[in-house]
Amino acid sequence: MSNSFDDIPFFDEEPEPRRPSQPAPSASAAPAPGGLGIAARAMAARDQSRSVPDYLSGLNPEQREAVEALDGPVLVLAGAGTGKTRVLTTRIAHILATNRAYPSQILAVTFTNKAAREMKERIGVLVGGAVEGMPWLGTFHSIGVKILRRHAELAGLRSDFTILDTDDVIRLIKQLIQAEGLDDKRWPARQFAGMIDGWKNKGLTPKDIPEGDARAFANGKGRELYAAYQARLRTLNACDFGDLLLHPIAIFRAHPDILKEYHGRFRYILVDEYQDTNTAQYMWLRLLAQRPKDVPQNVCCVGDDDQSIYGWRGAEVDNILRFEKDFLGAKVIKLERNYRSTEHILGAAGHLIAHNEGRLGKTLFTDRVNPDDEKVQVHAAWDSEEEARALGEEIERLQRGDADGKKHALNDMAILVRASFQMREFEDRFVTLGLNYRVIGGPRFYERLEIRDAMAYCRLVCQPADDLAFERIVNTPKRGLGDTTIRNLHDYARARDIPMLAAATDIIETDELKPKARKALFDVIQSFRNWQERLEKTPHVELAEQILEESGYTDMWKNDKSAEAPGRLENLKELIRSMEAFESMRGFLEHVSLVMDAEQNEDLDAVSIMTLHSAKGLEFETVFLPGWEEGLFPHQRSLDEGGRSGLEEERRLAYVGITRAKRRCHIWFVSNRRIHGLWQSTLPSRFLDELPQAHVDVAASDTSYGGYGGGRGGYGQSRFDKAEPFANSYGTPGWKRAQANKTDATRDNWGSRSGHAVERIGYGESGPRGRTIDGELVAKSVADTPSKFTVGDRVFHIKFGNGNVATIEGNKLTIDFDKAGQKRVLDGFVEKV
DNA sequence: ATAAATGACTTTTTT
DNA sequence: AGTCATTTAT
Repeated sequence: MSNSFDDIPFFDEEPEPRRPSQPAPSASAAPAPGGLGIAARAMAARDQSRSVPDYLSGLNPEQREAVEALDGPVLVLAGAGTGKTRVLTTRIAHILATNRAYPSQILAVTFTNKAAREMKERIGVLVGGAVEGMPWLGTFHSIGVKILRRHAELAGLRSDFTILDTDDVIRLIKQLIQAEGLDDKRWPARQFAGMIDGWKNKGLTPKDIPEGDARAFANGKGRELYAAYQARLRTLNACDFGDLLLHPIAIFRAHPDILKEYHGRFRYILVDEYQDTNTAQYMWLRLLAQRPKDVPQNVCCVGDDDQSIYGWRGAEVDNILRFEKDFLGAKVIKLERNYRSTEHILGAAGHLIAHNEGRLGKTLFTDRVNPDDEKVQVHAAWDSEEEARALGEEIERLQRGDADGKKHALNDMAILVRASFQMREFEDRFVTLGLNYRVIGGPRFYERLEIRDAMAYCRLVCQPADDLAFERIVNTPKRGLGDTTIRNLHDYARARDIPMLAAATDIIETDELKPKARKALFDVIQSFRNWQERLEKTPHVELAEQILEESGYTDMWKNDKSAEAPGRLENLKELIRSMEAFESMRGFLEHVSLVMDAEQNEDLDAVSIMTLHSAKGLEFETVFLPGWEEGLFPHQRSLDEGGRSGLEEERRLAYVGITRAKRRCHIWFVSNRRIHGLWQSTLPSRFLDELPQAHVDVAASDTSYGGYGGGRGGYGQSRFDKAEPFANSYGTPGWKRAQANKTDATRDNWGSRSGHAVERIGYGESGPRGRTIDGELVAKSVADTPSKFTVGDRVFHIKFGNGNVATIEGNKLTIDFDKAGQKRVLDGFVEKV
């Protein structure tokens, strides 16, 4: 991906593009700009085979049709695992190979950076090189920025505008609410930020918002507040994420000539995950895609209505449902041949999703039927603790290979949960077991406090008008610039309508501040002047290091004795390291504001734990789906707030979950779960009832204890018709006692049943919360590789902080943590300090 | 300026 | 219930 906005030739001058209808030039045609020679190569390949180019030969007829239907609008309804990405990438390769457009004339939009990255890689593979020449392949937002940078002045901005993230936005709104004299507790900034986001998703500017919405917030000042927010953004020379789409939309509407330029440029438009587009994205896309009557609308949208799971954040499934009306003469192609999963998995998923109404209707199928294929397994557990325990055991069984003689890699397994609080129990269990795991989609790298602070320094150096950055770091590290000083400065700046950094420069000439504050502020300004001067001369990576050193920011963390401090320093180093890949600080800042994710290390063999939402688009050999209970999945709140459509979205989520599995899919439900701290007995999810008998096995009660016996057998027949067998054995009066009994039973049962060393779990008093895990753990095959640690090493763990290595067994360490007590952890999770 | 205390929150998340 | 952030009190 290009690293900064200014290195992209915009309407760079290329030879006059060939009309789509013209015959493709010969293989010796000049390579497209960017020097890839893609077309030439592909053409050569075609000449050799004389029939079908390589890249087309592996496609099934539907896929091939989707690739080759280049003229006019096309909607590809691609079910899970049907080769959607393949179609998109091959289509692009095909456009290039037939010389219908230069790489820079193709607009290809995805939702996430990850998807964009993957697409680039795959096109690269098809075409045999990096896809340097595709500047317009990216997310809605990254393309939005690119457009907006070119025409910023038409939106009242300068082209070096800053992109604010959620945190900045909330702080800004909080200031506005306070400035209005409103109580910021009664009217939380976070909530209003959410409302603005919702309006922007719908493409609404302050004047467009419904009266009811405007009234609902801040004593009816909603609209003014929204307008004030937009005005403030303009003075800050800043944008929020929504603006990256809304500003271009406004510009296109107000300046038909500009829109026309883009029409000329984008000969082919492709959109991934079309079912996830919101109204603003839809309007943006329509402006770009709709052409005068006589010009073909070469737009191709790919999506799956059954995988629309983002309605709650503004996605409009309707966009995909009405594609044919928006683009007359659209060709609709369904991809239903699945290349991922077994027939049982497809059968289960298909039967489930058939309970939804208002689908476009697809049925996935596969030819690859194997009598050994395992059916979808449904397991019952007593409570979430046992669920985690049994699931962990199942994972170890697969890992050892005693299920089917094959040893399974942890990388091929995933646990997909409905809500992130469910993860914790699995994490705890896996730490105890010494099982590698990896949590996907947790807190993001660039959202960490120290990273945001560091970024604020860089932002302010590049963009002195960035008041949010200024306020963030002016007193970080502590410089004796307290609230009073800042308030003073703030008022001074507002009164004169100048940025705070400029105000600071002025104010130190006056005697408005106390001498101490004045001196401190003077030093800050000097530093920033210094850094700004170096901005053009010093390489940006070096400069960033200098900034963090000279500002005292790194020292601040070095002097901090909390458990997180070493990790934070490490993150700062990582930040500096990641800057190396960019040409300039500006380019880097742009990247960060758009790409909030950081790579995970793929080397470690580990089970993935993530939410169902973040699992979309991924696939695993084995998928575990815990927590299929009414109230959790489908989630109560979805039902309460979304009614039937809420339920349907939950069902699609279940569908997404099942279809992630290639070979094995294990679903779990428990009878008791702690919700908001209270134990509640729960009913199995209605989705279990909606699975077809033919493709599902209800596992024998391999996990029942203490009179909790018998296969449930509950699904299939509706459990709503008969008494819940366990409900009354578990009333409120004595639940605590029941809990205690159960814990004992579980321990014994589990220890003896697994045939391993017995785990003794002691509840000691040494740890800060009074709980320590002490004793022998389940025997588990441990590679006898020499550890890089030795007893007594000082180590750091991201969760438990610093500690000393007490014992080593293979890759498992027992560590005495300073704060968290003694824990057993994998060496992959700690670092020497 | 730091520690203690209060109180809000508790579905999903990208950009 | 437990966490986490923000505020209040020292």
